[in-house]
Amino acid sequence: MSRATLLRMTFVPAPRASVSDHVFGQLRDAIVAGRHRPDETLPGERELAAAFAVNRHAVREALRRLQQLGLVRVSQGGATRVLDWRVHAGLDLALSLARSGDVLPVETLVRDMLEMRACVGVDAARLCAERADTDVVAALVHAAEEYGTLAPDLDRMAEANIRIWRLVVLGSGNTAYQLAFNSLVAGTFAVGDVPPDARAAELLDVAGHRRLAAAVASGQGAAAARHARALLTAPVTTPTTPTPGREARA
Amino acid sequence: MSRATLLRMTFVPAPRASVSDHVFGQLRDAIVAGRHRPDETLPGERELAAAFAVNRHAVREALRRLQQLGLVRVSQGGATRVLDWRVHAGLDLALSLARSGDVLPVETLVRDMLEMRACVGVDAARLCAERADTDVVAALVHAAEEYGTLAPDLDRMAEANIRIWRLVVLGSGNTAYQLAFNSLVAGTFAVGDVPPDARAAELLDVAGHRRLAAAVASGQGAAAARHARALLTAPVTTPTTPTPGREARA
DNA sequence: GCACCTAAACTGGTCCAACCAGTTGACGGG
DNA sequence: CCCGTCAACTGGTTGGACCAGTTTAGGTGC
Repeated sequence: MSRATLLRMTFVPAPRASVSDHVFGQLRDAIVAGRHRPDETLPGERELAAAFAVNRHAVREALRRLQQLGLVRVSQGGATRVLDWRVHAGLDLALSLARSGDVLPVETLVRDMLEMRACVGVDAARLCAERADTDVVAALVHAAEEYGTLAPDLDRMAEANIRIWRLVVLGSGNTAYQLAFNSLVAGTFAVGDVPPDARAAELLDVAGHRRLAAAVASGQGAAAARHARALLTAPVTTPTTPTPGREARA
Repeated sequence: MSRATLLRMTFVPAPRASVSDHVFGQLRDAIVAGRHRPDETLPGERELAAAFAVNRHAVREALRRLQQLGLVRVSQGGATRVLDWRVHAGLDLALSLARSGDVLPVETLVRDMLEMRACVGVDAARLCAERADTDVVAALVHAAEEYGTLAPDLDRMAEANIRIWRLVVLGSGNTAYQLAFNSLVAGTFAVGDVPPDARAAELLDVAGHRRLAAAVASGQGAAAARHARALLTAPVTTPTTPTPGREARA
């Protein structure tokens, strides 16, 4: 473990958020928390700039990002309106929410993401077995073998685990799965390494991962799905005890 | 049908994309299409501004959106680097891709999104049956009843269908499912109303939707999942013949 | 009195020009 | 050869001006 990593366990990197990041975060939290109701008109850009004591351009950049996230709808000439994020926001909002902390209860959010990971992972495993490239299959088998060598080191196993599943979703040939997987990985990552104890059983099941890889390699979709389910549903059924909620990362 | 709607079947609304929208779209397509490789440094903001013949602020707004989407990583002082969207982009990119048209093969993208819809929808139905609020259940039952009255009008049925599934994911209590559902709906919407023929069987199966609602209402998770699967997997197994690809919408 | 049309007062969109704040790399002294 | 220094990048921020739509209040005609 590097000296920097060691230190990071004690200290927290200084949050160097840019001005527009700050505005973005404030507005996002205000909207998600419901302090701005859907269909409500947001204050004008000039007014917001004055309120945040920043230049109007910074506000505009923040608003663009909110628009990209599906939290607001801006229209030239008319006012900027707040959208109902439960209807218009995409999965990327989950990442943003996880970063921001306690706007939404973190433990529920983690449970939801793990649930979705299980759901998508199982189907991705099935598809991967059915239509994966030989290169991807080879890489997966190799990754599963290497996975065992990391044996008791949970941190490194977690990383290797992500590599394995990334190969699975890649092999599934489903771009939507791949993108959703990215959202989920980034989300659980941002929330602070998930409950390690709840996932320990899953991570330490080296044989289970090998079985999954073998099933994919032999093209047995149903078996692959079964092994994937065995690995992924454990942390969901086991009630999670979330970590204190570490600070967000870059 | 309104006169405007009638006309829209012949003509296409003039694309009034803002300057930064234009820059955003160009850069996004260039990155997704691979014209800018991952880890490559993007030209400087001033240079891009000159190339697009726009102001630097417009470029900055576009870059912010790209960053939000996970396509680039910008760092003060250093250059803006292109990220591997297959690793760093979230599900929201699917929407953006669908809008932009033929950067990625549209038919594959639609298939992927339908596949994911099936996967998530089935599990959401199960969870909805297990832990849905009584209000949501009532609304779902009502929506399923109303659904039948729209009988042969596929357009209105498609809308009502979205309402039904929105209630299901809402009732599942899983925020991630809800957000992913939004991404998928917006994505398939943007690509131009999906293949109507492939979904016709699903949409016209009024009894199937009623069965789903009934299973949810009686709290039978397994049955709800089964009925959901029956509804959702049909369009996936049936090869899709995508529509010519209508223009993107606002 | 009511419907309509115009115009001023909003809104966001774009541009210019300057300067601040980090990063990078080349250059020169140790 | 290594290392500190500084100049030349990079993105970040600011101010102000003006353009381009939308909204609304007010006036005009019926």
